[in-house]
Amino acid sequence: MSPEENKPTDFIREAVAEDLKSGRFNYVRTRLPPEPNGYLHIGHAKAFLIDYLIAKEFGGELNLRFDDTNPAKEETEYVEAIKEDARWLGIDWGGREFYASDYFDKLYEWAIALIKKGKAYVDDQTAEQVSKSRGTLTEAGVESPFRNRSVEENLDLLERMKKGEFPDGSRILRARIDMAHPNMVMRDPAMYRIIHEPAHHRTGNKWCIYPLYDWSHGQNDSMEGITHSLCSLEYEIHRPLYEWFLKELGVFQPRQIEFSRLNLTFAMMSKRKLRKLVEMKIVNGWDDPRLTTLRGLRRRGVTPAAILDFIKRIGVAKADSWIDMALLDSCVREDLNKHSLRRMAVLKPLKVVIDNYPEGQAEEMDAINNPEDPGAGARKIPFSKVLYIEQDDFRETPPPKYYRLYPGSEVRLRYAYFIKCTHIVKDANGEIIEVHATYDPATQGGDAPDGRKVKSTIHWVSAAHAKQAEFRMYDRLFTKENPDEGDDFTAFVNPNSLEILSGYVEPHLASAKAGDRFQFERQGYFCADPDSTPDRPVFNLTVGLRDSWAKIEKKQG
RNA sequence: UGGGGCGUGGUGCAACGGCAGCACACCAGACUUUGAAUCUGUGAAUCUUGGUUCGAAUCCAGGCGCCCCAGCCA
Repeated sequence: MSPEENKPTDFIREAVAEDLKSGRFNYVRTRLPPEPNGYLHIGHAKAFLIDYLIAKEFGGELNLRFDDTNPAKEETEYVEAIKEDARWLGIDWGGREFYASDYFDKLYEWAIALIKKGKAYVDDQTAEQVSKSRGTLTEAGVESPFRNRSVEENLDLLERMKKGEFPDGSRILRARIDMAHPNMVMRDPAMYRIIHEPAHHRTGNKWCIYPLYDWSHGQNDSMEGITHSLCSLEYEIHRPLYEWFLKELGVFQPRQIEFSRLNLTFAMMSKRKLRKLVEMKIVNGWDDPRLTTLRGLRRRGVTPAAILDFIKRIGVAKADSWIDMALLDSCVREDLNKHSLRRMAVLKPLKVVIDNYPEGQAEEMDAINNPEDPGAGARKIPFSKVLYIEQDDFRETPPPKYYRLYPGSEVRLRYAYFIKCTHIVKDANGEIIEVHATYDPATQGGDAPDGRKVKSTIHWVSAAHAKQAEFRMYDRLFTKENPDEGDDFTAFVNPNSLEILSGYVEPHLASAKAGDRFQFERQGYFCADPDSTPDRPVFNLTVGLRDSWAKIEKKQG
C-alpha cells in the first residue's frame, strides 16, 4: 500500500485541509487537554492520537495542556502519570507543555473586561437558586435579581471574591447572555466559583476563585494559537459559548470540531467507575491487566503499535458507536505475531514418560525463534525421557476430530520426535497421572524419513530442565457488552476474569525481564509481569491465539 | 411537546448525483513441524414515506428511532 492510499480521510481532516486552503488558518496546531484527575485509558488514546496525528500530518504541532481548573479534584501525581502514558503511546509534544493555571492572571483581566462591557456580573444567589432559576429544557429561565448591578459594584465584588473575602459557594461570576436561550449552556453560564481549599497543585493558595471549563478552555486555546480544538461530541452544545467568549473578547478564534468518543465492548471507560473498581479491590490497582487503562494494557503486554493500529482502524466520525473488543484483540495479535519470540510453555502439565528413551540421556533440539522473522534466529531446547505436555493435548477417549494424543495415536513433539501413546497410569481417584509413550528415533527433529504424517504437533518441556512459572490467565472483566448500562455495573463483573495457573516453561525463560513478550506456541501471547522473581517467573496472558479446535469442540457440545 | 447531533451488512468505517466497498466477526476450503500464521471463497447493509433527477446512500420535505444538554464537573 502506498503512503498516499494509507492516508486516513475523515470529516475532521477534510475540515482542516479546507481551512488551510481557504486561508482561515495558515498553520495547524492542536492540543491535548487532559484533566489531571485520573489515569489515561484507551478512550483518551483515541483522542490523543487524533490530535497528535492530525497535527503531524499537516506539518503542525501539538500542545500538551493540563486542564487544571479545579483544585478539588486534581493532583500532581496524575500529571506525571499522564505524561508517562502519553510518551509510552508515542505521542511527542516537543516540550510544549502548558497548564490552564498558567493563564489564571490573563483570564482574570479578561473577566474584568467583560464586566466593563456589561457582559458579566456577580451573582449572590445560592447554587440552588441559580439552578432553579435556570428554567427547564422547555421553559425559559428567570433573570437573577443581581443581573443588573452596576459595573462598579461588579468590579468591586469580583475583586473581593478574588481576595478571599467570601466563603465558598456564596457568589459566582456569570456571563450575561440570555436566560431564555434555547440552549441551556447559554443561560448566563458560571465563569468563576469560589474555592478556598484545597490548595491548587501548582498555584498553591494564590487563588480562591477558579474558572470553569467554559470560561477557561477557549481562551487557553486562543492564547496558544490553537487552530483546531478537537473534542468529543458532548461539547458540541458548548461551541456557541466557546465562540461567544472569544468574540466578545475580540481575540483569535480557533475552530472547535467534535467527534464521537470511543465505546469498547466489555470495557469500563468511566473514570469514576474505574476508580470504584480499584477502590473496591475488584481489580488490583490502576495497572491491573484486565483494565483498559493504558497502564493496564501495558502490563498486559499490549504494544503501543497495536493501539495505534486499532485507533487508525476504528476511524473518526460523529455517530455513537460501539467497537467490538475482538477488533482490539485482532490488532494485538497482528503486531505480536510479527514481533514476538516463540517459546514453549506448559500451562496445565501432564507427565509423559518415553519408555524406550534411555534413562539419564538428554539432547538439545533446534527450535526456531520466530517463523515470521528469520532474523530472530534459533535456540536449543533440552529433551529427555520425562516430559510435560498440556492436559488438553491428551484424551483417554478422543472426541470426533480430535487429532492429538490418545491411546494408540501418534503425534509430533514440536522440534523433537514422533511419539505413540502406549498406556496410561491413574491414581486411586481415577485421575490420569502419567501417560506412557514410545518414540521413533528416526524422527529426530520432527521429520519422518519414511514420509508418514501425523495429524498433530504438540508442545512440551523436559521435566528435568523446565522452570516452574506462574501464568495469569485473563478474560474480559465484564460479562456484559456494556457494563455501564444499568443500576450496578459491579453486578456484571466476570468472576472468572483471572485464573492463576502453575506450570512450566523452557529454561530460556528463567531470564525473562518484566515487560518481555513471547508467544507460547499453540497458546497465546504472554508478557512477563513485574511480580516475576528469578525463582518463579510470572507471565500475563495478553491475548490467546485463535483456537479453531475450541470452536469445533464447542459445536460438538 | 426547547435546543444540538446522529441513522449504511452482526460491529466499525468508506462511497461527496453514476456498478454500495474495506476491516473485524462469522461460515466453507487450501496449506501447515503452532488446530496459529498465510491464502482462497461464501453469506450479509443504505431507518421510513414521498419529492427532484435519465439516475439518489448522497439533494429536498415529512415521519420514526437513538444520543447529548437543566454542575458553582470537565
